[in-house]
Amino acid sequence: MSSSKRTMVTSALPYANGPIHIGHIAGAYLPADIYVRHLRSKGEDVAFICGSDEHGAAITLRAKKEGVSPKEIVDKYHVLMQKAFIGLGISFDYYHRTSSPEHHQNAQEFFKVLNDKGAFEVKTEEQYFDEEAQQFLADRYIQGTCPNCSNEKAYGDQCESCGADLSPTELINPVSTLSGSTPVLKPTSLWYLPMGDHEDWLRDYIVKGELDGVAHHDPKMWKNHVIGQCKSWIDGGLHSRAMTRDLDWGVPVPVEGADGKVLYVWLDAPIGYISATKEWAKEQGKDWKDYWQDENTNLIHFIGKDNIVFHCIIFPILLKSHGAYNLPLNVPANEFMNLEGQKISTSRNWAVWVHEYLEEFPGKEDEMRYVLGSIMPEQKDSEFTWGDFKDRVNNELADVLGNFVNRAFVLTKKYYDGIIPAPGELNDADQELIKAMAAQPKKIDEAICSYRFREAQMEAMNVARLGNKYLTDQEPWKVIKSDPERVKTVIHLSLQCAANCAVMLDCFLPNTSAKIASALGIDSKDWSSAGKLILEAGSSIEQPGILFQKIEQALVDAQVAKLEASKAATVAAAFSVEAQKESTTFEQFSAMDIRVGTIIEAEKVKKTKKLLKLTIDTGIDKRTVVSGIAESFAPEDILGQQVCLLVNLEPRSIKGIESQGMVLMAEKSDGSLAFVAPSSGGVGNGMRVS
RNA sequence: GGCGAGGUAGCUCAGCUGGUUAGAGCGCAUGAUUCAUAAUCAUGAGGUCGAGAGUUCAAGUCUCUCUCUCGCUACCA
Repeated sequence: MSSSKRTMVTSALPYANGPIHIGHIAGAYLPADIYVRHLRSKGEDVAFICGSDEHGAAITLRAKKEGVSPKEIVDKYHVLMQKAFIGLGISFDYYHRTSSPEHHQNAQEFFKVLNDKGAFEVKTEEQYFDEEAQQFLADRYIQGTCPNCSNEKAYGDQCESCGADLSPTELINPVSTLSGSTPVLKPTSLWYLPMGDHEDWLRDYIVKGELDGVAHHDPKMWKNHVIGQCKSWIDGGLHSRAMTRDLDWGVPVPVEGADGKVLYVWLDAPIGYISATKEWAKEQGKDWKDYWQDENTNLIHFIGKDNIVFHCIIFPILLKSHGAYNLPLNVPANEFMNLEGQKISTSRNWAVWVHEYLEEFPGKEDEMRYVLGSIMPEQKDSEFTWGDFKDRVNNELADVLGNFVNRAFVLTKKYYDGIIPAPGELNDADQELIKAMAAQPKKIDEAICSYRFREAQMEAMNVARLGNKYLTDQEPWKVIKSDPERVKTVIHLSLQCAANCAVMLDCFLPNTSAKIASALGIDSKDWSSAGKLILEAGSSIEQPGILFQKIEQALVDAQVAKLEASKAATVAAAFSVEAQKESTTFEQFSAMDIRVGTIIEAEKVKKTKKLLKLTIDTGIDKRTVVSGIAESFAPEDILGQQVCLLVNLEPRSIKGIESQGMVLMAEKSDGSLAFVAPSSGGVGNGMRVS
């Protein structure tokens, strides 16, 4: 490992089609911010870079749907996201955006170098083109009939009914899901990155931490799930991936004859880190190359677990193919954070949005930082609840830290009129406190440098615990009556302890640390003072006031209610009643024979997620029906359930089982299913439904 | 389906290359205390370490089977 003191830190570029929520913060931004603030306070040279990721098909699709331009969408979210980061004190040196001209130019230059070096394979393929939407179609945007099982809703890459892997050209009667028109085949060129050629060195890089036979990093410093995921990919064989797309929104491919093509967002986005660094360096009068190309600079990517493959495999391939760049020293990816028992979801509006939090909890930025810092999903998925938020703020921040600082300041004011008293001779208890404080910086520093931020924050909070214990043990409010001289030492050291809280908590709670530091007249951003006696006797201090207000239970209830309400509203808004189908005739309807039946056996079809094999007593016979309801019902729960059944549907073989009929189900807005069955008793098997 | 990561006290989580009575914070109980935001300090009660089998003198820690959760699954960012 390098002993350099220069570090390049990036946080995942957030995709500009939605606001930032607390899961994003806990995953990729807060840990990076803590890390960076800590390095800065140690006086190290560090660049902290991020920006909005503004390209890709998802944004163009959304723009089309909302009838606005892609630019309007990304402009809106770029501003919203940037404000959210600033509000929570995420201290990027530069927050850029990939739609900027500087980035376009930089990404094109990068692509050209790779292209000139022969890093890509150019292939011409026939691809489906939607003439109405005037664009080539990704596999998922094509639906058609599966050649295997005749399912009419198979996608271009896979049939979800029979599980067959497909390519779009295999579909019968392909239809564009964008416009509903029939796409036509047109030849197009694609620049592929032949990732398979890179497997050998990548394996050494990931597993042994070696690059070109030389030690690059200690793989033990990488997280288990990161290495596991990468090994899984490499061992499974890396396949070529197209690095260009036929779209009109993105960075144009800078090669002649590539009109109408843009760079794949996952090629374009990580280069955004470099573009942003260039802009920052230009403003600062620095050389950006020092941060990306000097081999003594450490490159660290903070991301969520969904981005592992891109930062550990694809981007390193690009960087190494280019030749001039460093590869990541570590990619400390976090897992996911859940919210009140459910996955955070932008589309279901199940999230705590940072911009809303900042409005509703003004001045409580550190509270959220602390709570998220306590429950960051470092090793496994974690869980945020508002009740826990309240508990941690009230019982830890307010009671332990806030109250300790308040005790020390109030006592100083009461006994010494706000002047720091000079200490007398130190006894054993004093020495112990000093020793204990001196031991903390090393623990915190080691934890942060090993990406164990929860532990680091806990150790920093322990400084306040030391102070509480010291005060309680020394009882200055009693000693003042018998030995006033002794109290000077006790108060002096208590204030020293408060000063140390400010220094050691600075990277976690920057606002709070600044308040304490300013009241004491010190600089909380100087790590070299951590663990030492910082204050000088004789100087006067100000009262910082109450650092943390308690959170009321009513606020917790209100937030939970708000979540439920916004989710319900979103689900309701997302549910649109389908238009009525074309008229049918009575004869056609009469041709369908629908009967009441009872499920008498049910078992899961092996190797499937959705299918249950049901045996149904139809009154006519006992027959087998395969039904895709396993995600909504457990087999044992539906025995004896009455159902309506289309009995004269042509039998069809599903997963090798002949299904003789179809159970009628209603689909709810959340995708779960409900049986359609007689609502009153006395309806027996075999009775007709008409 | 395949692969990867998880399933440890009421809650949120630590437990490195297997080794004395499995840890922390919060919550809970009891006691002490009042300078302080009814705050603090001390002590204590809580765990068949997802289930089962195996290797070993010894397993939360290794192997196998099963089960639950999350992620990835190759032009859906």
